[in-house]
Amino acid sequence: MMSRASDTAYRKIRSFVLSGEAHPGMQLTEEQLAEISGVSRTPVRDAVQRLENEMLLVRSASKRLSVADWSDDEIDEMFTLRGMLESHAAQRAAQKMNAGSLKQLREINEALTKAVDQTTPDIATFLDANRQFHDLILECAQSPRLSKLLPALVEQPVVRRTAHHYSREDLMQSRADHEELIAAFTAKDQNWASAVMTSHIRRAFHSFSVATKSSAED
Amino acid sequence: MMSRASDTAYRKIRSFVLSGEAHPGMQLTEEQLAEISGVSRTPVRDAVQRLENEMLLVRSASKRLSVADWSDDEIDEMFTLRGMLESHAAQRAAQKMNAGSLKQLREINEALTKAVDQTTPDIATFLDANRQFHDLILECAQSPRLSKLLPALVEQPVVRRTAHHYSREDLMQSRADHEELIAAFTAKDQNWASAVMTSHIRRAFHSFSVATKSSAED
DNA sequence: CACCGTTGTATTGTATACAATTGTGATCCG
DNA sequence: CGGATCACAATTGTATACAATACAACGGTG
Repeated sequence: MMSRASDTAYRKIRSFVLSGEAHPGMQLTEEQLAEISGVSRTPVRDAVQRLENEMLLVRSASKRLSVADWSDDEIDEMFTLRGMLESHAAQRAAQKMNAGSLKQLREINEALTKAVDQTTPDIATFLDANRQFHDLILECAQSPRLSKLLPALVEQPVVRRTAHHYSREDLMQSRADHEELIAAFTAKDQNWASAVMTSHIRRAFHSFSVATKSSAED
Repeated sequence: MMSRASDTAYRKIRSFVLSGEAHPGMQLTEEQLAEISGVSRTPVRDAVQRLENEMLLVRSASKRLSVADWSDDEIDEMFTLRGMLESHAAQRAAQKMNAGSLKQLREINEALTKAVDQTTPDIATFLDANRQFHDLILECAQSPRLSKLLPALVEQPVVRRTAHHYSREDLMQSRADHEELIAAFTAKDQNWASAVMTSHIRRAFHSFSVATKSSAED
């Protein structure tokens, strides 16, 4: 269990950044964040260091804090790295997967399907189920190191902003990818699992690209 | 530049761990580390969080600190991940490499050659030049995210302990790998660079495996 | 004698005060 | 008017005191 204050600070600051309330490049002070979080600067500094690792916050040469502002190249790179690591996780998971986890994966993807399979898709539920699905795979990969590395590749900031741009087709395709992943896991086929994951992540990137491009045209 | 106290704490604790003075699994307290570092607990906690990211230190469920103790599987996994990420770095570097950096790489590998090319190889100099070589490639890859990720895959703890086991052949092969990397960079051949890096890292792993295995037999 | 709570102690977590550093703006001189 | 310099304001860094939590030893009770 995380320490109370430093954890709430982490969550509050994180949602402050991800909600878009804080725009990229915006300067911050530790004291500001302490007020927002309702705790003192000590746990805030703890939380800030974590967020620096996720590169949601950056420190200038003179230690000033600001909200990260990613270039197109950096976003591409993030998806690439995430693709590499998640594929590797899928590969390991395929090897170590057991019946219980497999069952859980199916249940999660059923929930995800329900969220998508309505007249107006429930994006929040979709995103949550999607995260659960990937987290469970990561857990099955049984690699503490991967588990440490992957959270530093947060796609949330871009995903959250663009999720409502996703077409129903994109969401259905995600669902289908997950189904195929489950099939690969069932067959314990590492290469299959890895390949599906690679295209799954890469597709997400292109959906994102199209979404931002079109929103830029607004 | 990092803050003075928290940085010295980081370096002192790190070397305390890497020197082997602190054996794997050993329990630590923040106060102990504060004494060792000669600073108060506040900057120590800063340093500890960094070292946790590098997984040199771990916290139990109840926040107790201890020196990490890696299983064989985890070490294998670390080399695998490092291989993936460094290959990717090499690929990007091949694309973005310029004449100045190439010249530097050649110079570094000359220094490395000198260190190896004597009756009794100078391991310390070799390791230092080797690190410089890889760091420069990482810099040329121009990916802040990779630069953030790779330090979390420290091979130092195992390398330092086993470096003196490395045979002259291993060292010469490393030198040759670097030469081939330079050739790939000169040709701006991304696939070549990436492939050479993959085998370079993987070879290092097997040299390490053999070295530890034989030292276990002592 | 085993088991479970209770109390005391060790350790980590948080707040606050202060030190060091950095940014800023006014003033003085050229 | 332009630029350097100094003073002060804002911000980050560190130490210390205290609060909360986890651990261990002890003693009671079934």
